Amino acid sequence: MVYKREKIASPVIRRLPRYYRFLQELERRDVVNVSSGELAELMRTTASQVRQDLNCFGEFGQHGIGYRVETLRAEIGKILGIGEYYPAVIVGAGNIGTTMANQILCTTECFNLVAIFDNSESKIGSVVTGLTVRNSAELEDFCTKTKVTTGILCVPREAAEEITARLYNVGIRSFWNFSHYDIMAKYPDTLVENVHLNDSLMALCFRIKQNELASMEEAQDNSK
Amino acid sequence: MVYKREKIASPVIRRLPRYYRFLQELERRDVVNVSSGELAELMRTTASQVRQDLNCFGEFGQHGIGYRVETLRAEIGKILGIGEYYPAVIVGAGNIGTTMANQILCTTECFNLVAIFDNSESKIGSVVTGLTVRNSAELEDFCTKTKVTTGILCVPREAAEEITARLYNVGIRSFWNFSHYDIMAKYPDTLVENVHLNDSLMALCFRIKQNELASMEEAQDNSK
DNA sequence: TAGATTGTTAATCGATTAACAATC
DNA sequence: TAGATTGTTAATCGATTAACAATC
Repeated sequence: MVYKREKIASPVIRRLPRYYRFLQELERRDVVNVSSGELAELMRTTASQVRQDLNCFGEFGQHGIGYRVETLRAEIGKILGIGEYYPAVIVGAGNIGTTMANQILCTTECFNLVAIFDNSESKIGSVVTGLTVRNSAELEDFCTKTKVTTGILCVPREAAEEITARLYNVGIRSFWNFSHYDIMAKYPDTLVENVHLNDSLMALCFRIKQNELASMEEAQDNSK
Repeated sequence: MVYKREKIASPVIRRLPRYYRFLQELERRDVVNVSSGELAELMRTTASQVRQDLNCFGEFGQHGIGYRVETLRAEIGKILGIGEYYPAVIVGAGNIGTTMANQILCTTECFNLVAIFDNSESKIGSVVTGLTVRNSAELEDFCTKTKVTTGILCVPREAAEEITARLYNVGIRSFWNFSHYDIMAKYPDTLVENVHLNDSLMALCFRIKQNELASMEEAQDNSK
């Protein structure tokens, strides 16, 4: 089956993995059919949005019945590229690099981790999730010999600029980026997924603070 | 100074940490003033958006001149709650838990990590970023004795439900959640910041796949 | 057939961008 | 004052929600 392929809005893309997760869950519980309304309840959105989202890619439902869980899960899996196992390398074998190596190994069917690099003597040669950490100096060599699609940046910001340039130069055009280096600014023809853990913490902090301020105001209003 | 405090739209909240980062950078480079246009270029957005965002909280600029970097950074810092060091506990001393312990210790001025818990004998008693891993059984005891605002969930989904309930019961109302358990569904009066690493990877995978399909189509069109 | 639920168009809502008077 | 840039209102754009004919 060939899917419709207009440009997909970014909010839709972000919801796709969640649909997939909930459908997996339903499949595990042997649920056969699911309506847009039921899916919407799980996703905490509207039936309208569910139908709109799915219809970006095709017509998967049955009028009067809903969606077949098994089929829909499989279709969304295909759309997401699950099972493609794109070859990826991690650069930076510190805390984050090691954790993400594990993450990819254990919970992802999207990428295949083919190598981990580091430039520190103490890391090179050690084994992380079954892979021996390689010397960063071999980066270009390895990536040209092995076809690598994706670079996973687990290095500090200072190192990220150089590493990105080197990965770009051997043809890598997609990045999972944990550093604060802004890849897209310099390389607009790349696909970048940023994970800014610290920004996430700050956003939480902000909301806690706002909440405090709100309850203080309330207390003040009550005492008047 | 008391800030305006209407409800802040979520896209604005997500941009605040980025403003803060760029202003830090400018301050480090001894830049004194910055215009909304210059900030917009760094953020890769419009001058309009920058001014709209900042005016959610007050008037920080000087007509004809722009914004004083030092002042604006400090103000946004205050708005974000940087320096508040809200006391937080991590539950789950595995890969992710350990990494986040480090993250909070090294790069965040929002939270103060006061304890790490795990239920596995092999973890309890070991030292992570200077903290001895405690037995999860002590969770309630510790959190009632020490005032804890935030729970950081680094446990698998199966455990997340129970741990959330226990943290909620001792009064914790904000969560940094790495599990796939949907906290807000059951506890709508909480503040939750979800980090779904796997969803992020899937979104990247989707875009790689879309890109492939697009270039295949293009190749086909050209051969006609 | 009647009931249910889809696919899709239209209406609404919210966020971004543009415009411009105010002002340093 | 003239030039620059703000704060803020208005216009536009895009995403979400509602509505409903099509259909199993």
